[in-house]
Amino acid sequence: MAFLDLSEQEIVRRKALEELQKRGINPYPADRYDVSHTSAEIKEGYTDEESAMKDVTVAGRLMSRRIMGKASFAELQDEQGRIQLYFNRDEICEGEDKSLYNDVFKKLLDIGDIIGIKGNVFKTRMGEISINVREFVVLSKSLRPLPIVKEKDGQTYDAFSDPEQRYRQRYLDLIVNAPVRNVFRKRAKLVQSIRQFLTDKEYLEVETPILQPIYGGAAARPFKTHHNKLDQTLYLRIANELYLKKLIVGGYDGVFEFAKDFRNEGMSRFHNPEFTQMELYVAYKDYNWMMELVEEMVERVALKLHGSTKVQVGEHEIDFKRPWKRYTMFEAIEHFTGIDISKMDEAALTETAKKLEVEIDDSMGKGKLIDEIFGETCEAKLIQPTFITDYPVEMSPLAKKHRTHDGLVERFEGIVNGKEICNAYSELNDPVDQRQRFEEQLLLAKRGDDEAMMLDEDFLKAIEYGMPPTAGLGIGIDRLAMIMTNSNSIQDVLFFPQMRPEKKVLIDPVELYTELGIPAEWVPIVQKAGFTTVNELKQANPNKLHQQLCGLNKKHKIGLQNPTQEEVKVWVE
RNA sequence: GACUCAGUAGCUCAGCUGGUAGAGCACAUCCCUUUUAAGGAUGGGGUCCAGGGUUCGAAACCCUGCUGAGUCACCA
Repeated sequence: MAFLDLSEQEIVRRKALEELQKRGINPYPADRYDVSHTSAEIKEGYTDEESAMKDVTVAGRLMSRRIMGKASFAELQDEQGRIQLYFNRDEICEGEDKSLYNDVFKKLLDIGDIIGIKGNVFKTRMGEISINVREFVVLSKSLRPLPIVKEKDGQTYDAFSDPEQRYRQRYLDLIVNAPVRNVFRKRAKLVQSIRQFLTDKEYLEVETPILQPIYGGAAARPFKTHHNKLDQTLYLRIANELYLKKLIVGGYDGVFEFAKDFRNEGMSRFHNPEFTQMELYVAYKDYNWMMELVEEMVERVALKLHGSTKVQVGEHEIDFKRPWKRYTMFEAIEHFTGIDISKMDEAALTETAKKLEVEIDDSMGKGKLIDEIFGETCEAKLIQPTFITDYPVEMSPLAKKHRTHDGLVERFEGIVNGKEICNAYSELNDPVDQRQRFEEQLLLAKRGDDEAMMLDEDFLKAIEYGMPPTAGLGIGIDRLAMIMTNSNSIQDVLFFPQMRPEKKVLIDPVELYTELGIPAEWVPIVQKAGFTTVNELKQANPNKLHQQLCGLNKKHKIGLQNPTQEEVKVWVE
């Protein structure tokens, strides 16, 4: 009866589960199950010598079966990969009773079940290293059928490819799509190698607040929440920059944090509402120094992940070998458009933007115009790793003014494959200038810029005590992971990317139906007929409903006594 | 937010000009003791995303909505 909303295959599996229990086999045993080898260790370690691997224990998920009467092959998948199993009826069942093979293995196990096996390793006639199973145990019965993906000669057939299901049910993606498991291993390795690189330099890994009373450190709209006890508005951080600088004020020479940041903005294949940045601040350094650090660090990541500085990304081969190309923003624009805008005033910039067909509006100041021209004409063309330096001051309220050029700041971005992967400054440590910059942001906010930065009095107080000259960096871990794993979308490097909730069908509780006089055993059938709420039921045509119910009763062989038309009529009214 | 494309069995997909649902894998029953996208025989399985409309008749055509993807916009 509860089976009504299950597919045929799910019903079969639930019946198998019951049958296992009837035979005294616990489908979800509590005991530990220690393995002696992983699939990979067996494949690597096996030699043809007789003595080798007589007795191995392996656990994993059953991924395929080829049953040939009294013998069968199956594939077991553990974290490392797959290993072929050989089940021989008479070896598994030594006596007269063959039910362990004929019933338990052949009928009650399914693809997707997690089992443990003991046996000895051998090589088949076809030359595949396999395990001859002597004993097997059920470790976890699977009640839903897995997508079936087949492969031959590197060709994949019937790949589980629907992006929506892959992201919503990432575990399925990980089970059946082996390359996906590798993407996330690479991501972990990427983080690990950056952490190692920075820790070797004796910088301190720190944690700073995610819930912040004032959001700052970037230009973005925040998520807003509320602390009940304090009765206070809090924001999920959009960056952790200001907190890390307070730690530099506090006397640490180098601090970094792998930070989940949150931005309440549109989603795209480059943007997820929550994403990871690594921010690093080092005292007594400047942005030139930081460029060299980034080069070295990212080059090392490429070497760690690929054993080469060259990484294939889409149609491009990207080479992270140091040193990277460097352009000032003006040079880059001149390089790609042939126009030198470095001496232009606002009017000339506006005209140039129009000539280059860059979309602009009247609210844009000089800095924004330059930024727009750069974004439209250069960014996408920068495929090989490139540093763009010296940004307009208006766009960078936390960066130190350029040591020689008026109107610019000491800032750089690293651009790879047409996208920014990092952003860094010689950090502004002049508290008077910083206050002024915040005040300019306030003016922007008043004009309606909802991403202008808030004035953070607490942060100003800190740097008024004196912050050493400091180089700061934010590097987008997700974007770097995309490049390093040749992924086209940020969703492919996040285990659980943000998705709209699936629409839930409203289902009324059984009591609401029984109150109408409907026997409890009929409620699932009424719901199966499409009337999942009593309100919907009240709209129903009683004669039609009666027919539907009798039909379902017969079709699913439920074996209830059909209600009369009169009875159904009463239910609906 | 705008536009384009898509949603059919557990999975991957067909389904023509509107005539009432198909394949492969998976599943079930049977055969098969070294197979490997195992094979052979037989069979079951569907809210054709949802709701409206047009029509004698809609999976298909039209409208609205939902979900996803892509492009653009916004945004680092």
